[in-house]
Amino acid sequence: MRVTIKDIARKAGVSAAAVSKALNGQPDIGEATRDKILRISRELGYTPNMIARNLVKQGNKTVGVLIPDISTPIYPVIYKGINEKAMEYGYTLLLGDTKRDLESERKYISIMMENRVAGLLVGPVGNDISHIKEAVKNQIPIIYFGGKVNDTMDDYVGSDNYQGAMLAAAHLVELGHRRITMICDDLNTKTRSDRVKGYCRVMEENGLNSDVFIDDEGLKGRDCGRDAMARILSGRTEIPTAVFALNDLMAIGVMEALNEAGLRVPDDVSVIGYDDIPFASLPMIGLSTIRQPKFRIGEMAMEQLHHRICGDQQGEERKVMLHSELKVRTSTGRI
Amino acid sequence: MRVTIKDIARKAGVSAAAVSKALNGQPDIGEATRDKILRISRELGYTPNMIARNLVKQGNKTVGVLIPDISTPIYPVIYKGINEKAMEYGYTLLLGDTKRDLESERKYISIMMENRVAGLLVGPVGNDISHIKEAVKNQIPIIYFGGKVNDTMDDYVGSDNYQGAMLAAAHLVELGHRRITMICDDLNTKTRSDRVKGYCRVMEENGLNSDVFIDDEGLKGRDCGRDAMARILSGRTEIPTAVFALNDLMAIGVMEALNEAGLRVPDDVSVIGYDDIPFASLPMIGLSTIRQPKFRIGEMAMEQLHHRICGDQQGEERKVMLHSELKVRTSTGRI
DNA sequence: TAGAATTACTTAAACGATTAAGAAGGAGTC
DNA sequence: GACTCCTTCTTAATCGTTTAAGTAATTCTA
Repeated sequence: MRVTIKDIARKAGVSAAAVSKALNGQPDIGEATRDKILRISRELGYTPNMIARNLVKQGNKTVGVLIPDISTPIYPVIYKGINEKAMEYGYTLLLGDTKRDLESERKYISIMMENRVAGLLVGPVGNDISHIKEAVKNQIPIIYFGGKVNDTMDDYVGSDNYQGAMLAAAHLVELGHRRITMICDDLNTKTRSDRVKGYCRVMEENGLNSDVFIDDEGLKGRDCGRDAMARILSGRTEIPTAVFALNDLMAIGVMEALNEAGLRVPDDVSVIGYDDIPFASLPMIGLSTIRQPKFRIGEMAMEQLHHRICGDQQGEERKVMLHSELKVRTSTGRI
Repeated sequence: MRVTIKDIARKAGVSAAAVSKALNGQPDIGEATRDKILRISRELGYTPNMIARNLVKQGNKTVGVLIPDISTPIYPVIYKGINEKAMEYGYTLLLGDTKRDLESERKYISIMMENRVAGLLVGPVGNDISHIKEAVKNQIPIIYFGGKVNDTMDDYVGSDNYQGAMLAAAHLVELGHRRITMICDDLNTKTRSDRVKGYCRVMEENGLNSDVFIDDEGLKGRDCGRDAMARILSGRTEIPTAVFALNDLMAIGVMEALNEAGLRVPDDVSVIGYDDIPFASLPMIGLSTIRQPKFRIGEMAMEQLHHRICGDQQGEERKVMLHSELKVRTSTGRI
């Protein structure tokens, strides 16, 4: 079996309590005894049992992280931010990939509670978090993060989609564009509606007409972008000079449709996306886009959770929306 | 404070032992008492404390996972495979991102040991795993996985780079190519040398000359691929008709260099990569490549670890190399 | 109907730590 | 020399659970 403090105690001819004190550097232990205990513990290859310690200490330096899908461009980077701060504060992370499945999310929440995590970092699967609140019963703090955050969540860290979309729209306006179309799949999340609102705001401020094209054929990502752009090209007499796609994947689809129609980017039509997923930076794509502070979102979520766990800033909820930045590449140009 | 079995016992007028038995569905407890206990436990919102249970049961359904960098195209998918099987077998996952840093890896190993995980799934940072073996001292099973596996690792699951490279080379040969160059950064890992060996084997079998171009200027990924291709184009009188790049990022660099030189893919030169990272499938890139069974690697690693934890197949080490598959897209064509 | 067997519990020890309280011994104080 | 005060330990309780062993009451068996 694994070596325990009792084994050390026996070999050193002292009590287990003495060993515990020596190992934890407490004062009321003689120097000779301490050295002896430390030496023996090293000889025996002792590894403290956190489980047992946490049980008596009534605290667990573990936090649970729930992520909808770790195989996306966004979440791994957020996780790295969380990981970084967790390391710094001395937390260990329990990670669950909920596969965007509510049942999985439920299951993981209960696993985390059973494992007595000190707090929860949740990238929720959907907008409704009532089942989470119900299961956690305010026993431990929760910080929500990611794209599905909304105002029913007490504490959250996300990126400011309104501000980011304004950046994108303003960039196009500044390049001289007047007919700017925004392309969406649907408007069912706060993330999406915020992006649309940011776009509309800028259009309005500049005295331009908003033109939001919603393609709700049930298509997603690239397919949706391609379909939307194709419809616009075939169905209108006057096509936009710039397109703002809801996200990078859709932007790629838009570019494909434009290519297929013999139009050139950005000479004929400028295209901007949102998210800055890895391939956006490839020279042959060169997609201008909005970059969210993913790593920072993770860091801040973990920081905030740490504060909650320590009992700081009781009560006052904190909703953090981090600013995004504009990445200009080759897919946008002067008219 | 959180509700414990003692609280339930008090309210039900029975002993804590009775509660424990009722909750675990053990036989020697009366039906009426059981129902009462179950009802009260529900009323009080009891959540079992796994920590305490594991302490007495001397077993922990938690496994530690170490990953060099979760923000890559490969590891998140492997993690999802692990996650899937872990869920199935009832394990909870402790994940650490070691940031390809040996010191981090050390730190995480010791955290995992302190947390008494039942086993370890390690995607090692480097080829040398002596520090891991030393810290773990055979106290728990370890399965290694990912790109750095080698024969010093007792159990591992990886993908067969030799076989995958043969697939790539054979594809090019089949398309009629005779002058096929393989481009590498260096040969310092088993992964790389296996890929090169697979290529050489196919060339030899077909009576062709192997031509491995090593660009060891310290460049990585796309930059390295572009540099290598540029050197080949400027330094040789006879250029290859097909290029096999060590990985997709390098392949992208190769395609860029070809474009810059006014050569067309695949009409003038065919290009094939390795890894099938997400953007390889974009139509405007259409990179032919080798796809590793990433999800399956994760699943198998977790399966194998589960068997080890259960004490099956003692002794006999198991090294698993999964086959990869060829994805033909538009970057390769007949000569 | 006495003894055995069964049922339905309770008691108490254990898991591996921490820690409050107690105790032994030596040093310091007057 | 009697008192207190440190220093350096030990004892024992505790965290929340499980479980082997014990016990009382009931039922079965011959």
